[in-house]
Amino acid sequence: MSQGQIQSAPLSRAEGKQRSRQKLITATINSIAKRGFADTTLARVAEGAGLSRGIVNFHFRSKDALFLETLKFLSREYGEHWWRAFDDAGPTAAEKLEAVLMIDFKPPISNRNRLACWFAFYGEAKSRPTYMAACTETDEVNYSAIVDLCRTIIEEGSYENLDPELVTQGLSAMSEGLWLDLLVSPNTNDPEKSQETLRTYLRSLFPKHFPIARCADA
Amino acid sequence: MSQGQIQSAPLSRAEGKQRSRQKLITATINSIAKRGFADTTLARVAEGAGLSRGIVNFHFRSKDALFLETLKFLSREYGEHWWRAFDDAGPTAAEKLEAVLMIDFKPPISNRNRLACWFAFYGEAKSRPTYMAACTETDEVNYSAIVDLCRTIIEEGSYENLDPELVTQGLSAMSEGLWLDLLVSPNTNDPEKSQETLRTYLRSLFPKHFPIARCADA
Amino acid sequence: MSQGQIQSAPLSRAEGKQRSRQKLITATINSIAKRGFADTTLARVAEGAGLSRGIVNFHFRSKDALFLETLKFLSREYGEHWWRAFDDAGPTAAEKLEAVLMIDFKPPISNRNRLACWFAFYGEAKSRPTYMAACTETDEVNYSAIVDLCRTIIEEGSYENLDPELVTQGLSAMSEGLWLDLLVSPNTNDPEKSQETLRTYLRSLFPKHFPIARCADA
Amino acid sequence: MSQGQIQSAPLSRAEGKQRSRQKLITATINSIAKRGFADTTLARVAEGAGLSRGIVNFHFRSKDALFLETLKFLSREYGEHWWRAFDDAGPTAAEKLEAVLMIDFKPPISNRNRLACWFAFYGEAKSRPTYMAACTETDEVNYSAIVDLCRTIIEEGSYENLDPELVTQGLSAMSEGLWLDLLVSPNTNDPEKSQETLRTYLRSLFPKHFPIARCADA
DNA sequence: CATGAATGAGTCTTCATTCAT
DNA sequence: AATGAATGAAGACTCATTCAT
Repeated sequence: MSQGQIQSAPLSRAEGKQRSRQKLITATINSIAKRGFADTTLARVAEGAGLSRGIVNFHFRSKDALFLETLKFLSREYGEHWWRAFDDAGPTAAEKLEAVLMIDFKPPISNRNRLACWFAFYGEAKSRPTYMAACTETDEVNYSAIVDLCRTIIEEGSYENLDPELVTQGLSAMSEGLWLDLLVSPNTNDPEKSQETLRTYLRSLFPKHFPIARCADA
Repeated sequence: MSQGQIQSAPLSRAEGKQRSRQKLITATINSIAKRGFADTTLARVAEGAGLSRGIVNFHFRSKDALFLETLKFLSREYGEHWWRAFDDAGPTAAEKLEAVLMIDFKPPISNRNRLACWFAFYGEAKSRPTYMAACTETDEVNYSAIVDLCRTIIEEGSYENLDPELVTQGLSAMSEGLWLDLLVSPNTNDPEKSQETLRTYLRSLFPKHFPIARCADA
Repeated sequence: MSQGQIQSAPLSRAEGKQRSRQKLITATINSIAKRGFADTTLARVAEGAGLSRGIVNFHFRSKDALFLETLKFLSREYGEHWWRAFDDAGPTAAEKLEAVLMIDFKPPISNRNRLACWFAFYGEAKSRPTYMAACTETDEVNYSAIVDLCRTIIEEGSYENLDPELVTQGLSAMSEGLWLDLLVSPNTNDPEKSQETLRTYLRSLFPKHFPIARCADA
Repeated sequence: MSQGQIQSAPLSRAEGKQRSRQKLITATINSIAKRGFADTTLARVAEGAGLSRGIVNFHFRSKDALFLETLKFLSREYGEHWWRAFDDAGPTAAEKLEAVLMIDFKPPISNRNRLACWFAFYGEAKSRPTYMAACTETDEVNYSAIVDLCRTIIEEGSYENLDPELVTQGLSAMSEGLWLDLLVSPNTNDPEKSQETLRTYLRSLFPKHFPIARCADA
């Protein structure tokens, strides 16, 4: 890119290899989104990546390994955006909570191909526990971070009878359900609406922290 | 049905056929849950149903048709339970709302094989719109029934700044997300907890209708 | 064939299946002989049998299973011919010994395609012990039968310093080596010559039982 | 060998190349023995030789060429040992005959990996005449040398009715058959026994030259 | 000389579907 | 109405070979 003048792409061997790998993962995401899990063949992935047929088994051991690496990529990418949102948000728990909840509906996370991918993997969850195990850890870390935020907010606001854990599960579940709505009914849903739905819940839960005026200008 | 009088065994042809069809659909659900969408083959479905190999193409036009019928069966079954819960619940909107939300976590709806099936179909949602279209209608009817219930409750309680539609989406999304939790993390989740998480939201939204004391005896 | 007038091939299902299996085994033998082990593909076997491509995995679990069944067939066939020769020969040990040694060089055993097959399997002997194990039993039975015959002959003739076991190994080894000559150098060898070579050894070993006059009319 | 004076490492280019070639041939022998002909891939050969993947096509034109060179190496090696035994043996025909027959069961010729290799090639004999042609010449020279030895011995001993050619074929065939026994049934056979079996034949054929006492001290 | 990423033809295997029984 | 042998297309995977570095 900023390679300057002389050569446009010397690329060491290792770099070239890494780049091919990533191309294949991206092509996999797109293919799963477009054709579904079952109809995603290695030939189509390779074609999508502009590479030759036999290449997948060169970079990844098997089709399954490619899928696993794809899921891990998605998981890692999600984790990075999540924590960046967490870190970049204002200092209060309420600000951080809102920030991390909202990124689910901002690019590139809310990219519809990615959503389709997530649910394709969820669809295999019961039959291939390996898949889910791959991203459980990330999930658990994020989850307990939300529990902590909720606990802080509940204490700050002296909200009664609110269990941080149940609140967190509710928020997470709602996010996932809203993703599904976005995927299944894209015509009647959009990220903005999803965020508004989520804020409705936040306002009900924590009226002192998320006052009504707040969302007028959202 | 309109079958002679006494004998239970002989079964009219139509009934025998119907019974085989249903066996195949049940076997399909179990296979999808156990092996996933991609690894569900007609041979295995037939074996699971205790029938012969070529039978599926006899009762259903194709594999795709079998899947579609399976999804329709699931959808119809869900709709029936939903409306029975609606009808059987007490007369108030709040009672009906709670009743229909809770059935998602009661048998046979919350059966894990069925959950796995739903998400297997969701996983194909983007690539095979036909599948989703098959159950959209039922969903929409239920959805607007919930909107109506919420509107009534909001009016009864004079809850301010609550949009019935957003509230409904939030509740529906949370339900679906809780299903996913049940599917993906069965060890740390159970239907009881899911219901409690849902009630936490109801109490926050409609404190007058779902007072805290209320759930003590749930 | 001699089906007569009415129908030429009713063939029950089971018969048809069995016939297809055998066609595939025969085609396998011919292909191994013609193209060697490595270049024998299922597609070519199927083509040779006049059947469709996917059929092998229907009748046999895998390519390997087909090969194993082919070897078993060869082994069984050999055993049957061997014992028939044994039983049909005159009553003396010498007559039986000569008879069983000679069948190695009579049709159908000495058929060159079959020889090629045997050595193709021997070629895989070290790397795939499974193959050889499949026909070890038959071999051992025949082998000890020869040892018995030799022991009888040695006692009858009071031949000194002859160990029946070593004699048997020598005879068996020579037979196998002669097969190899037939396979590798068909231009300078033929079954007749192989038999004569074998008789030369018999005459040297057991001159009283295999006198020189004896083979003049062979 | 004729290398400069002091430094042993640097190795001229030609020598380095030659060394790599030989490493590859050795690795090929080991791989054929271990995995069989069909499963011997260039990648595995290269790995066995501790060299890089593309190297084989650099040193040899093709896989087939590598196999051919391997067979030629085996053939040349065998010929060298054979003639050394011939030359080193005592001056009589009987001594030379025994010597050359016995080397088949002495290292490195009787090395089991090498045996496996020979039979792997024999297994391809019918389908790839090229392979066998590669070592026919050596064989023929040895063969006729044995015929000469036998003729001399027969004349010396005035053995009646013994055709030197048939005797030679019998001895050669037995040797090859004993190799096969060593390969296929290593548990019940060993080189010592093979040699004894061979000597049993020699004693029967040429009792004056190979008296019974002779082998007592073998 | 040597490396190893990339290619693409070829192989085994699976499976939906058909059809004679 | 049911069976299961047979078909043939399609897919995952392997591997000899090439070539830029």
